[in-house]
Amino acid sequence: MNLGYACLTEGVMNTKYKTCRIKNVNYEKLAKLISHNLWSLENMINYNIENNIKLFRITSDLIPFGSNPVNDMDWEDVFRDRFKIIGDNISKSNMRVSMHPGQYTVLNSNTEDVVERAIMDLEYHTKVLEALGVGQEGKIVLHIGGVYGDKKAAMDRFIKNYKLLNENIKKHLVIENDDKSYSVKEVLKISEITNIPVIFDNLHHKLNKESSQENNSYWINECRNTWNKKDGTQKIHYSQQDPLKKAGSHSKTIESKEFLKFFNELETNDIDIMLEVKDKNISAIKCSNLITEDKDIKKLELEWSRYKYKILENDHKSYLDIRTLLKDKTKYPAIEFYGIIEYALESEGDKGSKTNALMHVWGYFKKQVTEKEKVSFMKKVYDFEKDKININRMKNILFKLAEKYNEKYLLNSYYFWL
DNA sequence: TGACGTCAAGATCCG
DNA sequence: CGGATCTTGACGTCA
Repeated sequence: MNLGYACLTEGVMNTKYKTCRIKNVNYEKLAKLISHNLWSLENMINYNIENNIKLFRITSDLIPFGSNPVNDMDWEDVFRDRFKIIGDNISKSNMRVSMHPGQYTVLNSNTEDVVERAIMDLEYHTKVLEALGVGQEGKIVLHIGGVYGDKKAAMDRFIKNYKLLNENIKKHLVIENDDKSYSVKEVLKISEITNIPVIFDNLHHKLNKESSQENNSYWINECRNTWNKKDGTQKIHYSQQDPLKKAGSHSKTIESKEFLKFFNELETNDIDIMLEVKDKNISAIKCSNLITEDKDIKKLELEWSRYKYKILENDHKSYLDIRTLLKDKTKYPAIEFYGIIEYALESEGDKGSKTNALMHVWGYFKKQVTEKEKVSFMKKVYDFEKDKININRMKNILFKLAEKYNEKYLLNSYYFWL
């Protein structure tokens, strides 16, 4: 069983993706952007390896306009060596990677042109996986598409168009239930005819379950039967509703209790879980630590090193509670630990505790900074206390210092990102 | 024709 | 000038 996250990272150095406007596309620009993006991907993969994350979705934005004719570069040739280095790291570490074309890739469209572009888009995603040397267990996750006032015909059109696809695409393709049009029951019906493996998405199911009374486990088991050995371990998507946003919006972070309830109701551990959540890798590490068999408190201490200044900023009592909690090195109080973290992240610290955290972080530099930096920072603290500049500006200043003086401990801190 | 969702580019405004 | 805060863009469907 593996847990993973999608596309982007929070708080990991040198992992930003770049793109450009379609009107600005030219060969040289694309070469620069792709080179940069491959560097970011390489850094993400290395981060995953260091943090024992074995499931990962690669962004469709890796190659700007990857399936648009304006990009006529043979990028898989030009960057063959770069792909190979990344792909080798993926294979060596036993990482499973996937891709997921968005809602605008519609294979069952009633417009021929749109179908053609959808096929080009699937070809693009397949090329990326092939360039990395990813096998059949590396999946491309696709939704069924539109309804066009006649669902039966639309489903038939999906099946018909699927059959037109090349074998190398079909090898990677899997289908997923969505929150509006196609329920897991309907996706399974398509799978019955096409033998495409089905991804169960819990939040989509919650919002679009027809009148199904069966629980998640029932549908996960149904989907399980669509996965053949060569497709790898059954994969599902897990996300939680953001309580403040509209139905279907992914939550900021995965809430521990709700996740554990879902996890404990699973009838098998032989399953890969892709988390869809705003805080990305941060929740992936959290959830891994919540369910790991290897209950070593060092894992929580490492997490504490990343969270501590953010918790100090938000709620001093939580900060003290966690220090107490982690004193007994024979225990592994992950549930309590993340419970306090989640509580504290919901709190908003007052000016005093924000300043307190700022000064704690500043403590890393005060012996090595120049006199000029010192005077400048103290003036900024004064401005902050007088409400002349905001907290994010202060954090930016500290982050730049962390980069300049290469303070690894701070560079890994969630303080700058949460 | 605008809303939907997502992210970064690009534009604009401010001190 | 740097930094913060909008607005736009790229995609297709649906009301």
